[in-house]
Amino acid sequence: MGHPPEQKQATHERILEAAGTLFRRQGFSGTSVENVMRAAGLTVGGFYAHFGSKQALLIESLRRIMSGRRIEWFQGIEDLRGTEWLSHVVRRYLSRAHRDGEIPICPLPAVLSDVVRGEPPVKEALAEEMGRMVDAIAANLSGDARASARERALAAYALCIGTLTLSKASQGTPLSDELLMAARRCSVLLAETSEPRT
Amino acid sequence: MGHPPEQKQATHERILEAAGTLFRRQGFSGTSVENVMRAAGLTVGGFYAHFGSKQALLIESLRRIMSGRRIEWFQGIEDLRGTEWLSHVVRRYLSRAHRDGEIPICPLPAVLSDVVRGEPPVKEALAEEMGRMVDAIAANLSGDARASARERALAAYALCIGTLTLSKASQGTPLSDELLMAARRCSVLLAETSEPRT
DNA sequence: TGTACATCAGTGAACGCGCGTTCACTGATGTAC
DNA sequence: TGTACATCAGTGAACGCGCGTTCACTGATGTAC
Repeated sequence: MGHPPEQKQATHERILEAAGTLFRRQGFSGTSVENVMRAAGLTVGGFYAHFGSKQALLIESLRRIMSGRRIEWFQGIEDLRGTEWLSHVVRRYLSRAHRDGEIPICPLPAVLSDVVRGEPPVKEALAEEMGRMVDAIAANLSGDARASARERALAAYALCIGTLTLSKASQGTPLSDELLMAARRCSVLLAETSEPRT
Repeated sequence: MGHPPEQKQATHERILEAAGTLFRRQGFSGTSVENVMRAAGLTVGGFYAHFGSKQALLIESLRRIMSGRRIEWFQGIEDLRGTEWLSHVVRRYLSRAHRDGEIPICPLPAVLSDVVRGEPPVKEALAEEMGRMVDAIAANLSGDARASARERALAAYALCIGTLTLSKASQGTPLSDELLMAARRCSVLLAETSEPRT
């Protein structure tokens, strides 16, 4: 039956890997199918043996990147909870290194606007991955009368994405650093409860 | 000396107006110079009598929109301060109507990724307008040992932009509404101080 | 074991299209006398 | 007041280019006998 299927899967993976890097660096509309394929060591035409369209690549790429990083963000702080736990996660995410890295770890700053203008399937994929992330954050927070753990998790997530995106969008100005530092300090306010459960 | 200069300025304004609408709806890379000019009732070629490049249009457009809306967001609540004031501003900004409006009021969800990938002058223009917005927010908040008024203002701003952008990026899913509601409730946490000054 | 054949991942040229920018031009408006 | 001229905002065709997608093909790999 021709080629071994595991080789095709390896190529599929390579394309996904290349797309992930380029999307995070230049966004979706800033990346061409040809560039993705060249970065994967292939030629344009072969792309459609692996993906139905450029949009399908975005969906699969988003799922892959976001579910892959989800575990990383929370590693090594399993013994913490509440403000302390969130403070560590936020400090990890909102670092200067993360903002300045040539290949960003989080795809959202570069890709979010493309998703905003995108088709429903893309939004659904993002929402699913985002939902899992928020679940994981909420599990480490507690709530009180002012806001539930889940509400705090949603806000903390939005604060992180918003801060990093604005920080990148103002990179090179004093405001860019200010944003990172302010969000780090204020993240604690989101996790503090009047009656801590521990 | 040919045409009256005030007519040229009126045309300039019309192009800026058309660009503002299209940028907010489809972003920067999703909008072509030809579409802007057609929306302004003109033809492509005339564009370069008014703007040096498409990027120059983005810069002027961002400045115009952001400084124009800045006043609107804070109108009618001059008698409030602190948590109450912020709660009103956030409720106004993070409404379903604002998310669903066919012509968005805030350009950032559609345009942010373009700015992230953009040249320094674009980032500087955004930073300047953002700075003024943050100043205006900080003036209505107070700080304590945990975070200063300015830090709280920066975080509140990032929370708003992040939430609206993520809400739009997940429009049509339950998470989209959840994000808006959570950020509305949690914004209060950012403004609360241990020793209120009023 | 050896030969003929089928499969299909990947190639590379081509498709139609929209993009940002340039430029020779037109024609309405104002100035000079 | 009337005529000739200068200005320049706006026109519209053209430029070179990169895009997403299609498709006839090639050639390595596996199967059948």
